[in-house]
Amino acid sequence: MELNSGAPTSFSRNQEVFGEGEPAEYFYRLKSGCIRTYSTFRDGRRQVASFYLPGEYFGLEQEKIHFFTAETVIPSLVYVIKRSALTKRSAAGNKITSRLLALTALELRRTQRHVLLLLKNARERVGQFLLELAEREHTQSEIQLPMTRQDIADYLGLTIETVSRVLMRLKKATAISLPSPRRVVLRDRSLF
Amino acid sequence: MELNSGAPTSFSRNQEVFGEGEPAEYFYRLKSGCIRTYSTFRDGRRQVASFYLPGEYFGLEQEKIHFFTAETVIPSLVYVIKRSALTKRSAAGNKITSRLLALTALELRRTQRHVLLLLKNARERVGQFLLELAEREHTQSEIQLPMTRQDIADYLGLTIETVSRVLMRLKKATAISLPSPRRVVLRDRSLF
DNA sequence: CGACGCCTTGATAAATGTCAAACGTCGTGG
DNA sequence: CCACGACGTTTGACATTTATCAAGGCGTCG
Repeated sequence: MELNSGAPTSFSRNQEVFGEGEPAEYFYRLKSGCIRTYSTFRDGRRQVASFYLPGEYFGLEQEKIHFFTAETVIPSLVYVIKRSALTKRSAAGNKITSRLLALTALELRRTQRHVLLLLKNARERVGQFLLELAEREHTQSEIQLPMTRQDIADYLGLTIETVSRVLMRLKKATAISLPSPRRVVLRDRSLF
Repeated sequence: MELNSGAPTSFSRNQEVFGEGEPAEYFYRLKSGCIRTYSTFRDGRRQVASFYLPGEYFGLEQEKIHFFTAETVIPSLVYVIKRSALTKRSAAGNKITSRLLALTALELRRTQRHVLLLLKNARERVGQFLLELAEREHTQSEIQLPMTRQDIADYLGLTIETVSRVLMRLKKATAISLPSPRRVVLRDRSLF
């Protein structure tokens, strides 16, 4: 069961879909493109909480306001779903609540994996990031990276230089090849 | 609405409540004591995912098996709630699903805050940990630490030595005082 | 009172961050 | 189709933070 209906909304690159602290009146489902959610600290550092790929839901809040900001990484099409349309007490209400519970539990599991990732060293973080992306893009070995090194760094809790160095080291070790900075071919996963 | 009913089960210190990979047939609610959930890496490192205090729910899984291990930190009383008793399709089913959704969303929000915490430096991690614990223990200024330095370190992604050093530095800066290693008095939160 | 577990402290090492500069890539316009 | 420019990425030298290893102290509970 998918919750979206109607026409998707179009967003250009780096455009805000919703902002931290704004009222959370909608849920969202990505049709195409890529989304990042993040939070910014007082000192300007940014933590990317998640990336979302086509087919995935984001902005699922039970609270009244958004905890993160959501932006497009590249031009994207987004289904916008009114929360109030889903909370009706009806025969369908139970089913929809169950669906929301399943989606929230999925988000929780992903966030738990993210916590585990942040404990590891730089090589493991980058390696697991690539593996996860490959799985979610449904590709065997070649990954398209929609996001910049800065986005990846802010997701993994590293600096852009460290991310770059790890990728270059993985390349030298023939674990991956980099036809271009935004394309990664996984060659030997045992070296991650 | 609370989901537990009947008598709580008693657990001694460092006793396992459920194990990673085991079938998730129950939900749990802590009556007294303290629980930690964690996962262990191949190399033996341990990541503590969460601590739970009296009144809080844990082990809420939608999947069939547990993702983490749960253990008591100190002797504890735990309400054990059969999942299958909650999933009945009934008039109450809708309410219970809504309650589970709210609890799962709360767990997600805590995990998201944990991710943000892991990006900060050692002082900020320890400081925020103390503040959060004070809030959850419903105390103004004096915190009881049920857990060891090792538990705290494994939760914050630090070593036991670093946690100890940060606490000593906070003490020297009069941000806190330590009547004993397991009791912390918050004296000046602006110094965190 | 003694012993064990837990915590603190110190010296040194390793990983990652910071700062700076050069290099590539890709899109744009001539 | 080629040249240019901007943005993004890579690379290097050095600084900082935290981990590691080792030893000593102190609390708590028999």
